[in-house]
Amino acid sequence: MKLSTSMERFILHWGEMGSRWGVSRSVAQVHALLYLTSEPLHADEITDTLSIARSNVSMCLKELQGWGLIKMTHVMGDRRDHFRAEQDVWEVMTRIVEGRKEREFDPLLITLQRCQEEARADSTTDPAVAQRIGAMHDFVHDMTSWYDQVRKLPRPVITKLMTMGAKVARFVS
Amino acid sequence: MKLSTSMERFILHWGEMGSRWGVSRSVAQVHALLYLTSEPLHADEITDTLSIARSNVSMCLKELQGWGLIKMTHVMGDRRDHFRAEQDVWEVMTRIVEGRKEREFDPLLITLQRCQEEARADSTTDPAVAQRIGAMHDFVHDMTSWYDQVRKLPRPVITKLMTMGAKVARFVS
DNA sequence: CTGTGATTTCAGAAATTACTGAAACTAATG
DNA sequence: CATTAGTTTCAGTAATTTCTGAAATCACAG
Repeated sequence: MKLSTSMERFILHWGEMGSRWGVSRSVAQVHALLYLTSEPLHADEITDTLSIARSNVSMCLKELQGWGLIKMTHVMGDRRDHFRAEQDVWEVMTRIVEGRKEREFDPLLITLQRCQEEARADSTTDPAVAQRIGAMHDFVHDMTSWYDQVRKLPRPVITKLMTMGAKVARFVS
Repeated sequence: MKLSTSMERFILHWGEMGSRWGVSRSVAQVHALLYLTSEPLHADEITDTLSIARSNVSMCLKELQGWGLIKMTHVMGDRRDHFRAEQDVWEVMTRIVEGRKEREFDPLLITLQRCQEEARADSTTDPAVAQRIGAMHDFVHDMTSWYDQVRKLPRPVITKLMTMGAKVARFVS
């Protein structure tokens, strides 16, 4: 497939973002390409378009499926697997955030919990240190439980809250 | 300085987090150490405690100052620079989020804007592609402007909104 | 069961990123 | 102004991560 300038720019920047967001450049590029393309693509088409190794494309597709960002489909009369990305931006972001939460914050919280218990039990640890570990734990805990509540709200409600922006403050007396 | 088990665990995990969050392991470790320690430390103490090169400690301290996470202080009768981390968890997180926003989202938004204009102007780009680039742009734009508004609210208001959790939904009819 | 096309695995290569240590620099002190 | 304690720079090295390509595996049609 031939990419237009803007598609190319989008894919390249998304690739850069990816490497800052815990997926490799090529995973993010494959995702960007599939996001921009509405028709399902098969692996060889991706290989040609992005000029990366066929095997790498396989790995990327697998990882993206793990993130729930793409799904496999089949085209009538074609034996090859085809892939199609979630097209809804909100859904895309939700899954990315959800994935990062599971991969980063859940383990962080477990470690912090453990540090906290350990610090309190251990008499050689300065209570002030235990207190600071506790403060960090509580913060992360509060953040994740806030997130867990809010993400379950119906999407229109969240959208509305967002468009209200700072105006939500008026409800806090 | 001798680290207790829980301090060590905290510092090591924070280091791992760092490498996923766009700073090197050692930057994050230095930050964790200073966060846990209330007294200002000088570079040699950090070098010994974390067993990393003196020069690397210098670089880490510089970067952390760039993030606004630590500041230099001086101890009476000691010529050496000492460093003290922000102890308030909320402040720590605010600065990290703020830094990442500037480093990642602001440039992303600029690229998306450019892609969008380019895609619309260019007749070879499928309008559906332009539409998807636009959708991504709008999403990121809405997100950042929501963030810009909310972060300016007084902290107690934000705290209150967070403890309300999903209950904010009741204000949306 | 066999042959063909598609996919996955994995060891090594390449690229990227982080770290070290020696040398250069800076500034306070006597 | 020479000495000394402290800091920074930077070129080279080490570690890590990512990518490639050949080989193995899989799965379906005939």
